[in-house]
Amino acid sequence: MESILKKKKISETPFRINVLEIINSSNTAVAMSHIENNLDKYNRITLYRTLKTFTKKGIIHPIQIAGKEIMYAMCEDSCGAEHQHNHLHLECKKCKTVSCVDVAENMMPNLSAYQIDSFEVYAKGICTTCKSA
Amino acid sequence: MESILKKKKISETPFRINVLEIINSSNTAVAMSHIENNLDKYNRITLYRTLKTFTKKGIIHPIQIAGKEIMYAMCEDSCGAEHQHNHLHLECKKCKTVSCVDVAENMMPNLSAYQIDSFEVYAKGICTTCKSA
DNA sequence: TTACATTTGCAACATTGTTACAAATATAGC
DNA sequence: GCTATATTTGTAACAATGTTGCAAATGTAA
Repeated sequence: MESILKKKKISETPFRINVLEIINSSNTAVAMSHIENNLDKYNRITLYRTLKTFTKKGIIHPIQIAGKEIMYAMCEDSCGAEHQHNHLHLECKKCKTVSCVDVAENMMPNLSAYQIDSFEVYAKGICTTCKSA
Repeated sequence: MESILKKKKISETPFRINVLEIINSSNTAVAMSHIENNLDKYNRITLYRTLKTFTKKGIIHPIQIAGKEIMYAMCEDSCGAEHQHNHLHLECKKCKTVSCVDVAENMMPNLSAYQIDSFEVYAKGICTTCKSA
């Protein structure tokens, strides 16, 4: 975890390491409330600032589904502040988790009337884990 | 406008007709602040409740882009409370508007490891109007 | 180990969203 | 058109979410 912070050139503090561990140890997106509940030492303002900093540095990306709590997931190493992810955000209707699914380049919509540079998909369905269970 | 409210079985009040006119008269999604600024008679609480009611009745759908103000756009006539739209939400990088773009059924991602029932896409690119200008 | 830069936590505040309740308005039946 | 009933509106009060200034605490680099 510390190396990620070092790579992105921000200070390694116990709080930040703690937040990053919580997000990174989940293979699905985590809600802010989940982070709160799992922190060693919770401070609302610091958490907001930490998540904002991580987002700006391309460490995590927020997933905001209308009417639901904001969730966060790890970015690719190469990710910058622009967050051009081109992947699905899949909410599983069975386990209710939200996870990121990479989409092949040829899935990119290319309707000639438009020019689409990047996209984010919010999908509902059943995730791999639930499907193979 | 009145007929839409009648069809969805909710009372026709001047406020609701006003809100619906504002949303319906735009061919792009409208921000809540835009509605506020164009109402004959603005009341914050009533507007929240009205937008909530319209969303629940399948008249409009919210478009929430991480970190940005919630926007609203008209639903198809057939739309219910579930809002299974299967269309793109395209934010134009030139004119900054957000519009709904229908996507052909064969565009539906069908990765065998998953089961995707419905999806919403938030895309960045250039809209028809800007592209043909 | 020291000096400097950054982060943290507190307080205070701004914004956004919700609820209870009485007054106002819309709707349906006569 | 008028009346009774149901629904909606606006006020107030509050809850939740997000932001900023500043001093103390901590991290980083020399």
